[in-house]
Amino acid sequence: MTLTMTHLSPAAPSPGGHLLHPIVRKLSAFGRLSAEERAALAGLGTGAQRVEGRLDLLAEGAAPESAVLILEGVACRYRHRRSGARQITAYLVPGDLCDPDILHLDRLNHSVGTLGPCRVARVPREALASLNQQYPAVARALRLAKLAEEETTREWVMNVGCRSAIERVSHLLCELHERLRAVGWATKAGYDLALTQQDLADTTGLSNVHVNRVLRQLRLMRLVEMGGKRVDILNLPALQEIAEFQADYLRPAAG
Amino acid sequence: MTLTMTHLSPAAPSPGGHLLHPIVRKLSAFGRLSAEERAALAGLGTGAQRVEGRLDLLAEGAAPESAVLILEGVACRYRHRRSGARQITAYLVPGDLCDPDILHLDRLNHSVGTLGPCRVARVPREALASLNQQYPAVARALRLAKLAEEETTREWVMNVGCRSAIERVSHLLCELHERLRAVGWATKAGYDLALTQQDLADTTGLSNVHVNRVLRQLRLMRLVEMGGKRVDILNLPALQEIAEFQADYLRPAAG
DNA sequence: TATTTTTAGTATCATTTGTTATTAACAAAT
DNA sequence: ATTTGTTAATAACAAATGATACTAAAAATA
Repeated sequence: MTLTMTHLSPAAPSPGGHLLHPIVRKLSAFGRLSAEERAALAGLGTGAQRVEGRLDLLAEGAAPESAVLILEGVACRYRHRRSGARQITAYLVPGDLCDPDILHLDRLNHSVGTLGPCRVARVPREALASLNQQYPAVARALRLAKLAEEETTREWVMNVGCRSAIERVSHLLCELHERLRAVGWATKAGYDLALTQQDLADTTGLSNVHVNRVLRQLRLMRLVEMGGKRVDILNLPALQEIAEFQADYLRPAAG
Repeated sequence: MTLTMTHLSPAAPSPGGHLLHPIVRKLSAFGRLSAEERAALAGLGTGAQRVEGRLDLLAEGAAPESAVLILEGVACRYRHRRSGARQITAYLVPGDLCDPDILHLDRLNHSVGTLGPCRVARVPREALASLNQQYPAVARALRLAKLAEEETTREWVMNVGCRSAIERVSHLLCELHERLRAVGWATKAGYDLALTQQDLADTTGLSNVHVNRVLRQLRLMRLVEMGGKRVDILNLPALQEIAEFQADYLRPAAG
């Protein structure tokens, strides 16, 4: 238990970061929320449970019964090819709600699983519906969050479609840094994350061996060090420069 | 003018296909619509205009003023890297509405442009809003269409992330075939589409030269022939087999 | 602590894919 | 009809990445 806690706690999150529910923190970035709205959102986190790493939260083929709210830790969407190859299509960080919309479906065609240990809450369809009805500001923020998610998927198409290996890996590490920082789970210096090189490979469309080569290069360039369950960012500007990382897509500006 | 018409008319679309507005046809696949609802949807197409090929409908950086409904022809979303490389992140076929949601934004971070000549209608924010309010069945169908679009983007991440060159190109051609067929713009035998090899390359994350190699191979295998502005599907089952193409993601099953 | 299992690191070699250049075919424009 | 630009086809070569195999290091488990 203590061990698990250690894994989950970032080295030094921004002060007060964990007092605020991550979804409140995330959605506040998309528009001011009243105290009542914040309370209602925070209520989604009641009944949260700890889940160990490498476990499925939603399984391909099943009919989703509830959305999943990530409170701590990182999960991902993924699918397997017949060959067994896995492709990760998204990461879910604290504050992310997965999947409000897919609740309309009979059958998921991808799975969602934890990477490291997580704390997650199941959010029933009805809770979401009433939240959307009662609090237009929350509904609006959720819509913008959704837009950000879509932009992110498109950014991933860019990433695997037209960036080199080192650019892809750098871009991914920048994105995770930015997203975790937004909810208090990363500092300027880096973040705790149980990502294996195989995970990175399955995300970036590279082989595990080549990811290893890229990481060695990033280490030698003194940009990033990934060891154990930790990502240390040594030179963020340079890393972002390599990746051509522009954080706009993570925070769509509302009109 | 006659020439343009020729380019736009498919060889032999399914009978009556063009009498129905493509968006009605498309959304009907997601749920039964009343005559009134169909009429309201068809109304979105009034004021449609012809647009030539290789023209932007929405430009990166601009604030979108209206959504765009594609009635004929094919358009795409794309972005450029600093290097000039272009990545296409989605295709838009007749019946596709682009982008209802992005209307909330100040600033697009991708462009939308036509590939060949198109017929498109601008759909003002208000028209969409009232449609959604008045006709819940339409709103539901639009939601499902949106889900299909999201699944499609994820499928593209799979495509560029973990498929070989020939698999990627095959998958793309299968997807276009399926989507165009759903709205009457492709037959079993193929479809008219002004796609250059460079377009294919920008979509699949390959070089134009390699796309040419792949197309030659597909031609020699007697699976596909792409010439001029035409895609001829010679052996659909074999093509789908190569691509591991499963059309489910294009039509999410509602619960 | 000992012992499996997983993950990381590295080397070697094979393969795929990209780059550049050149020509031919085609389409558009004058 | 000529010219100009675009697209397609191909070759020759270079570079990036993948596959396999093996060892070392960590982590998880007993």
